Amino acid sequence: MTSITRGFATIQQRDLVNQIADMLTEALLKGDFAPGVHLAEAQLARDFGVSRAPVREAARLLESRGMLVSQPRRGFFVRTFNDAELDDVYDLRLCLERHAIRLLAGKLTPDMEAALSDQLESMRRVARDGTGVQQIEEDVAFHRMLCEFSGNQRLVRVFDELCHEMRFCILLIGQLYDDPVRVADTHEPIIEALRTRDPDACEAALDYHIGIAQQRVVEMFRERETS
Amino acid sequence: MTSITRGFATIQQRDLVNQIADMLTEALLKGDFAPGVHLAEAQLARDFGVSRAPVREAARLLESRGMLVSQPRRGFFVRTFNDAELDDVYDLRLCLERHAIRLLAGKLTPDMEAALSDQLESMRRVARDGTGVQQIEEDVAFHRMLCEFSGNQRLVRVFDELCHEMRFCILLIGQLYDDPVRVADTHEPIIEALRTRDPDACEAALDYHIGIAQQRVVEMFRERETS
DNA sequence: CGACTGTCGAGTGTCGACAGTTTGAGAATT
DNA sequence: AATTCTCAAACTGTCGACACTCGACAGTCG
Repeated sequence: MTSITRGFATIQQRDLVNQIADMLTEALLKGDFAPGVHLAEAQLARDFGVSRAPVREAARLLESRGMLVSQPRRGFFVRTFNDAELDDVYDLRLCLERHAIRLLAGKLTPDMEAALSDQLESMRRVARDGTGVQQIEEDVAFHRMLCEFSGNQRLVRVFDELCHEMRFCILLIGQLYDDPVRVADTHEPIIEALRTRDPDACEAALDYHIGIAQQRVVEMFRERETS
Repeated sequence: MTSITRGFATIQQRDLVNQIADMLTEALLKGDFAPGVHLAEAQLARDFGVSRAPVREAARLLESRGMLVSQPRRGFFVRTFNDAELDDVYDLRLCLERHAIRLLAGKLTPDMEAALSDQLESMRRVARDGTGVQQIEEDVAFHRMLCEFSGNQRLVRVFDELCHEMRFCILLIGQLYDDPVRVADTHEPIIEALRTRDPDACEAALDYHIGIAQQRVVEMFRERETS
């Protein structure tokens, strides 16, 4: 458990694996590695100034999150997406959130409602003067809250996994929101529907919202792919 | 990377990690390790006659499947379940399969219908003269087929993860089906509903079926827990 | 000219070792 | 007797090294 200084970052005590995983994730989301490219363990280990063991474990972690894939005896590669896979991810996300919001509709407390409103407010704030990454994070946080408040922790875990993949796709596309304020506003109807406590109304509001998001992402993804 | 033994038969091309993971899985499902118990890497490595490295990786794999949990600097422990977690798993499973069967209702082909019927037949066969484990596997295979035929591969992946956890719970309970033939028969209405191609009818049939299964598992789990 | 074979470098799979941490039992103290 | 302290054993995190495999390239033979 040595402390290593290399370049900018000072890696210390806390589990190397998680730190490496975080750094790799960041690098992937920044687009430092092209999709499909091979990640050599030894090279990464040199870059991070550590041995191959923690790099391997970090890579396995990212593999379980669907950001890397591995082939026996060949190592790790940056995950690639195609249209169908992206569709699957959004379809599954819709499935989860629908279920979550229906559960939530039956148990919404004033606290939850307030938390969601607060989150919407944060979203509007960064929509005005935040970075693209911040906007996405606030957006994700709102939807994650829906899942959390549903009460099903297992569902939240799957949602988180999907989020990793969605972020990956989205930042692979580049700029997403041309009008972030308007995007933030489209979350308002969801909160309103929840206030009615009517599961069907909630589902409809959610469907509409996610439908737009999906359409936009898939469309931009296709454009990028054919270029 | 060892042993190319025994003529042509066993070329151990597959790496140690997967083999160890399989063996560990089997041991866990056989109940060789009590829930919550600590798994020492070095001990396992000695037992398997390998070094700690592949054992660690296998353990990480099982962790990502939800069968083990890890604590920093303390190692791996056999996953424990409580009522709430079991409820969450079944709730999520229902959510996935509902979605899958609705998708499937709109695209069912004769081939798919035949495959499902065949699977039901297998289920009935092992219900008469198969082991408990076989019965569970055939049952799972039927439901997995529903997910596969939905066309969403990502959904299948999550379903598989959930299955690992359900198997774990079920075999932790012990005997599950008191009348396996009757259990197999309860899948018939699902196929019939699919034939009508009506999503609502399909969902209803599925809800009924899974509801019974869940009720039974949860009930037995609670009994066992209080004993 | 094309197909096959041998060789070489790069990279993964696995191992044994070391260092720091956690745990639990027993000694020491209140 | 209960509690705290001490310390050694057991264990995890990390490292560097070696063996084996895969793919590329060049040379050989038809």
